[in-house]
Amino acid sequence: MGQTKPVLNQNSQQEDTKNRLLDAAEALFCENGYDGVSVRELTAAAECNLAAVNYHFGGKDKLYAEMFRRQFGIMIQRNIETIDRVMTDPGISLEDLLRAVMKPVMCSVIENETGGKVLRLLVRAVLNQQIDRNSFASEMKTQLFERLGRAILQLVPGIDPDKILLIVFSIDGAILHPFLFMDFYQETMPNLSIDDLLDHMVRFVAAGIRGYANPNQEGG
Amino acid sequence: MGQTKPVLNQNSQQEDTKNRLLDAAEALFCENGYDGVSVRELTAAAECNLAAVNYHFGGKDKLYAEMFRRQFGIMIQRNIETIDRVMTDPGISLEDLLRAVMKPVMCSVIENETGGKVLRLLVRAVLNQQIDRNSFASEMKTQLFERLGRAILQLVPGIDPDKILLIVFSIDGAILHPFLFMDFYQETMPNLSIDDLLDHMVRFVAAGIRGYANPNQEGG
DNA sequence: TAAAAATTGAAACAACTGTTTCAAACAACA
DNA sequence: TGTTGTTTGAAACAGTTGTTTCAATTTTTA
Repeated sequence: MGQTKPVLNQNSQQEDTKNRLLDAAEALFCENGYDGVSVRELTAAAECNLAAVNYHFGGKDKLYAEMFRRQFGIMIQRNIETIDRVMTDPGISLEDLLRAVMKPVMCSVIENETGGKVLRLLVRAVLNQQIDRNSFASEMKTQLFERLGRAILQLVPGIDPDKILLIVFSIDGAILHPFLFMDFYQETMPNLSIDDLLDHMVRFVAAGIRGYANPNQEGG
Repeated sequence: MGQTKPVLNQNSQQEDTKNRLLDAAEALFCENGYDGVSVRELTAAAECNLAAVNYHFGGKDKLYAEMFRRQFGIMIQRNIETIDRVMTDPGISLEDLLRAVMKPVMCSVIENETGGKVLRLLVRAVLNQQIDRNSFASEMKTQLFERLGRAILQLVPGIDPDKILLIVFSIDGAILHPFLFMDFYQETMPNLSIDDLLDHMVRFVAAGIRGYANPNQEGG
């Protein structure tokens, strides 16, 4: 308990290797996928020994999952905070809420942020059944969906609460599509700006929601 | 050229092994992914020799691609025919078109059809960058998108043609989300029927499109 | 400083990978 | 029926995989 002693030395040293491995995992897995990266590549990038992955994480798969837990937790938390913050403003519109939720996600992929890349990899991992159902990802996402659903019910009167989950899923779909296939978007629409895209997304989804609130607008 | 000779014997014999391999590929790859299936498992399931994959297809990756080409071609063709058929009816509505396009896709996943499973795997493969951009898949999809865009412009007057691609992408997103995450849908909404889901999708997307046609419905 | 614990390093392990080889079996054709 | 070309079979190849081992080192505790 000496006062001058830099007590963090031990922890920072061991945490350093773990974090270097997590950083390497983010960079390499996002680029080449789980099977496209070997433990040897990971440890080389992290400048540590081959055995470190098993020593610190207990295996390649555990490191993979830990990488998701770290990044996904941050992103969901940010999303929830965004909704809470926006909803304190009494004069807020549905469009404002949608844009606030959509913008950071779109920006993360346009600007090639780590969070965006990991989230994209997470979707791949879910589809590839590499991370199990009912895991942290599912729980976190459910929590976010509930929060978003409540906000929409609050902003748009006349929506059947029984349908709110479907609506939130559709919003998720509207976000996920450009998020996952941004390359394709930019390839087929080279002049598309991020604001143009957001304008479209907000407009399309808002109309979809509002159409739900006012049932008889046009006969199907 | 004897009249009674069954001349197809040779061809059917060799095509048989190829088809057995393609069938095994569909079953196994869809279940476990590309890296999750070894050539030995494939040839065991197809009841042929280990070398057959390389002999008939030129490698594991070529078999993988060939499997997609066979199924995806069929599905896109069906989709295009559906649009063409529906659009010959002069009294058709936007909702009818959307439902006609969406229904077979949703049914394919609900009823666990091979086509649906392969299409789902194709999305995974695209995200995993296992099949190259500008391949058959991209061309086919572009063709379908153009057809769908023209149909919508025809059915809904007042849409800016410059925005039609974005709208079609959003429709694709609305379809892809339940298509990819049907497990999650059914888990969180156990009572959801296929018709309820289709009703929602059609309603949500149609409202999104119509909102585009009538810009000033609510101040954003 | 001495003992104990945590971490690293280099090597080996055991299993599996996709592909190639080449002789044997098969088909079709003359 | 003999010849030719195609398809199969069993084995081997060359390489990579994730993980383990255990001694050497470093760090922490007493």
